Amino acid sequence: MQDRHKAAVRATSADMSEGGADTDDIMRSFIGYSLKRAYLVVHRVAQGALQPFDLKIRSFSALSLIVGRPGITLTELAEVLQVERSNLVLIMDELEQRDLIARVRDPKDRRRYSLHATIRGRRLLEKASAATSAEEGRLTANLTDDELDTLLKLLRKLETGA
Amino acid sequence: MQDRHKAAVRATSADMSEGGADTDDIMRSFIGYSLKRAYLVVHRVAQGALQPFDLKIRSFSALSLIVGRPGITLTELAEVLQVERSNLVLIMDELEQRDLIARVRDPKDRRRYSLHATIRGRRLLEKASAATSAEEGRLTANLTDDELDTLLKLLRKLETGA
DNA sequence: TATAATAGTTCTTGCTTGTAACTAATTTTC
DNA sequence: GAAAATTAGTTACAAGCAAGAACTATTATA
Repeated sequence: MQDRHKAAVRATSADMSEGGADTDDIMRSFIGYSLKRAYLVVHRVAQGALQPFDLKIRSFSALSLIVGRPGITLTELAEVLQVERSNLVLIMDELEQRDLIARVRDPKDRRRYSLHATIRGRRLLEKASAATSAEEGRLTANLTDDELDTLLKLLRKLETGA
Repeated sequence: MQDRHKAAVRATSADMSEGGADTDDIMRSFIGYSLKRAYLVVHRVAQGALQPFDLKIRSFSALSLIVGRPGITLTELAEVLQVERSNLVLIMDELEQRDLIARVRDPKDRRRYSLHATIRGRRLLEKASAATSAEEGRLTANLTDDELDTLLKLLRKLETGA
């Protein structure tokens, strides 16, 4: 096994003369650090892309999943998105008020609502997705398609490693 | 240019019969989504690794940079870490109270403090770094060293693409 | 010398997140 | 079949974090 951190410390210490390495080189040995920074950049871009549609990333993801899996329940949605159910309620409220989704009571189990996107919801999602994809595309312009695929594959592998 | 999103929508729509694709496949075409999920996993792990040392990720990063660049000022630190100066003050307060760092007034410019880690600070950082590296190592056990290098390289490329 | 800019700080505000508790409906257990 | 436990959705609340305005002390600029 490599010892990335010790190597990074040595490199940083050797380069006290300023100018060579980045100021945050000592942190770059941690995957979490690079991951967070890349995430922040993409997050900002996605946020910007969704703003014209009055969608936050959270509500965009929710709407996407409802479109992709019509009839999903709030609890299932919360599981997939890895958020607390309680935190989804207000988001559903808003999406419903904007007539982007509908809560349909399940006759088989009257505790549940099955969630469905409206036509409006699907249309909005389509535009918002296109805009977000476009922005992400701009962001990843200096990556080849192969590199992008590799990145996604590795991220997934990392996520599953838990 | 690939159109990842449309491809993902088609795939999801075709697979309404449940069981094949993941429930969040429709979101996987967005880099931001996979990035966030991977980040959340690593974040949780790092948080857990640092808890025994009473360090949050934020204070750990700050301490690392102070160790790596002795004499750095609060404003510089804020720039590197990409946080507001005001939000760093309390963190510096705490690190100083715990005798992990010291604020040394700059005689050339008496508005500034130059930040230095104490011996205690360096010792604690060393242990905390080792623990975090170990946890990250466990998390990335199913990635080869090459894959890890590639991941870091691609993340950096992505981050810079902004 | 007056004005502007900078470093650090304080205070406030909003946002996000998690937790506990509640209602209604269903399932399990005896 | 009645009582107890569980589940879905919801509400209210509290903690933590991030962003911004405004203040003091100090330095740079005009």
